Amino acid sequence: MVKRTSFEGDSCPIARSLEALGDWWSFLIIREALFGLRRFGEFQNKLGLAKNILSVRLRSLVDHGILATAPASDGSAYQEYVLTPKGRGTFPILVALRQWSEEFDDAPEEIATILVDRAKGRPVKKLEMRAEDGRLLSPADTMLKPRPAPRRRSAH
Amino acid sequence: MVKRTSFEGDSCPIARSLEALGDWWSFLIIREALFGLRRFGEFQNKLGLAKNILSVRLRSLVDHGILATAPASDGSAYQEYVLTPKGRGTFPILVALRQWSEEFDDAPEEIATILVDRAKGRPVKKLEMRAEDGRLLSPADTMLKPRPAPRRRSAH
DNA sequence: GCCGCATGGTTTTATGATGCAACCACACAA
DNA sequence: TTGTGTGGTTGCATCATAAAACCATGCGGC
Repeated sequence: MVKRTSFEGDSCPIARSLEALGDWWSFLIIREALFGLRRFGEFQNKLGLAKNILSVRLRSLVDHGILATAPASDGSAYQEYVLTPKGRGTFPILVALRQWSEEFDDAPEEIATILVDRAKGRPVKKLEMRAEDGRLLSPADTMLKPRPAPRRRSAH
Repeated sequence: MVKRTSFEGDSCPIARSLEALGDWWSFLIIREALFGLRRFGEFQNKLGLAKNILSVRLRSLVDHGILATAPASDGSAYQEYVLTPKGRGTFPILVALRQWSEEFDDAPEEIATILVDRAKGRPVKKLEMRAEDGRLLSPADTMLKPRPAPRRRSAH
């Protein structure tokens, strides 16, 4: 099978999320959806991708529970694509990607927008990794542990 | 040109980071690198991807300044691939992806590992978005602002 | 009631990327 | 010098991607 090596059965959560989010376009579609776009044509105009690709990506995102199709809303007989909670949950990922660019991009002057706190107009703080008790953690302060065996509720 | 739509000139920082990080394999290579893998063969064994693909991905990551080639280290005449600071800076992105899976995956019981605080062995806290003054922000509390005009240092 | 146009897709087709397998190059050991 | 392990590159079949053409539906004008 040459098929782009699906990670569906993979036990790594990173691989699993990448499997669901798919590719570049999916990220950008989600980005636009977070900004309020909902219609096929809106996505197409904003992103400038081919309609067939958009069609496939939207379907994939719907299949993965990231978007849902809503019947209408403005009376037209067409569908809208709205984010599910799972879809909205990707926000930190996009913020992390954005902040990484802002910090490390070779040509930061080409970055057009900054994410700010709506109330104050000031940039949001860098995402930080913290322990349960609030201690700031660096990568070296963390490790992977096997997931504890699932405590099955109906096993007596 | 069919060429997989490069986002190189794009002004969106999310597109820019995706351009650099490339694809699934790149993420997974970085994941392994964060765990200490450095040698071609190590990556190949762990990830099980074709050597030519690995070769291309490693080169791309080096080109983007995420990995650097180090001359040796264990005496062998070959290279090692080590993360640059820019590469280590991707850690929050991977954590965000991981946490998204942990929270929303349809089959969370298939996830094999959890990321824990090394000191306490407890799971790390969910990444939070905060304002400069520490207020917790939801997506709706944020907005995009055009980047302020770059104050060019040498313009008189 | 039919023309034209906008929206929302699907089909067609070419090219490019992917991945398996085979091959090459080098170091080192027997 | 032959063998073995590491670190790749090359060849080639196949799949996915994307541009463009095409189809279908709704709607306003007339």
